[in-house]
Amino acid sequence: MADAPRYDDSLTIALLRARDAVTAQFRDHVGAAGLTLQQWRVIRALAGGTALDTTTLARRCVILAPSLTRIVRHLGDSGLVETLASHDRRQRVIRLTPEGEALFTEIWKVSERKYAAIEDAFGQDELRDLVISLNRLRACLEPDRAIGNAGV
Amino acid sequence: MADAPRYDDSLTIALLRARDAVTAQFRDHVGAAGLTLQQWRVIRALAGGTALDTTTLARRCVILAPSLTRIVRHLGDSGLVETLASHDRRQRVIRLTPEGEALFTEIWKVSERKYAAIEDAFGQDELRDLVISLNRLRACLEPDRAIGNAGV
DNA sequence: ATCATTTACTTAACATGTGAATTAAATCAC
DNA sequence: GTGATTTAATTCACATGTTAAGTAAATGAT
Repeated sequence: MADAPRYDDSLTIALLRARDAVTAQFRDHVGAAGLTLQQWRVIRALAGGTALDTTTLARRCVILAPSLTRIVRHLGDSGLVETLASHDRRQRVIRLTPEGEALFTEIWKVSERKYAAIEDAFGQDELRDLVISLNRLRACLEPDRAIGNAGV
Repeated sequence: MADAPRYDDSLTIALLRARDAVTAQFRDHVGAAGLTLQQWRVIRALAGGTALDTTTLARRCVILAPSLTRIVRHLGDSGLVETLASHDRRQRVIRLTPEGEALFTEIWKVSERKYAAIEDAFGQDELRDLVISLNRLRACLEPDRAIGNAGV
């Protein structure tokens, strides 16, 4: 059906579909552990004793501040994260509790295998090139933000 | 900065960031017209008199059925879409009203320019390759769904 | 030191994402 | 043809996305 009017934003649609396909690989086992994928991104960013303020955490996880406020509240209620004092008293510094670290380790084992499976299916080199290409796309469209500044 | 613990789902993050960067290019002018980007995807899929049932529309727009129900209700309340009868009385067939077509045309003019700007900034060939790569990624991860079946 | 400005975060309001349950209609088995 | 099953769409409940407004604390100018 090449006659259908091509989506001019096929880039948008391709990004959406690719993201759906990738996240689908992780949703089952993360969900089985009682977490959403967003909550998992936060846990993951804090793994290994990393303590981050809300703004940095939001940027690394690609989650907007209002969403992160709710997510951190949920994770705090579940005993997976805790808040530390900061000398800048406007900031909240978040880190994992021992329970959070334990849950991370458990989920991480499976995620590693899933990611390896993606590499196998798609090709390790091709995957690396794809990520580079995606980051370059972002750099082209956000000339203000330096590439390295997110540290991710 | 190879010392930071690499995000093993850097693919996920890269997809998220790239998508954010791309959608940011369109959000302003679509929002100025009173539409969300999801509503715009629906309008766009129906442009040119195309009438689609909900299931097909959901698949083309990459929107889940419950969300599409609400979106179509909103667009219907705004007089931008209308529902047609189908011989299969379970289905709802949706199409644009003249107002919807007019709004599409107006927004589309700007979107075309924005998309051309992305092509200029990133490179037309590279963009084509990126979309191909994204679609291949999806195909690798969703071996059940044939590539062509969505027609998009 | 005082006040305007900026920054970090939260809250509010509404739209969408997501999975499970529900309803209505078509299809299948017999 | 009747009942079980499948399919299309909706509703429900909760989580997140998104923008705008609000709050508290740090910063800057004087």
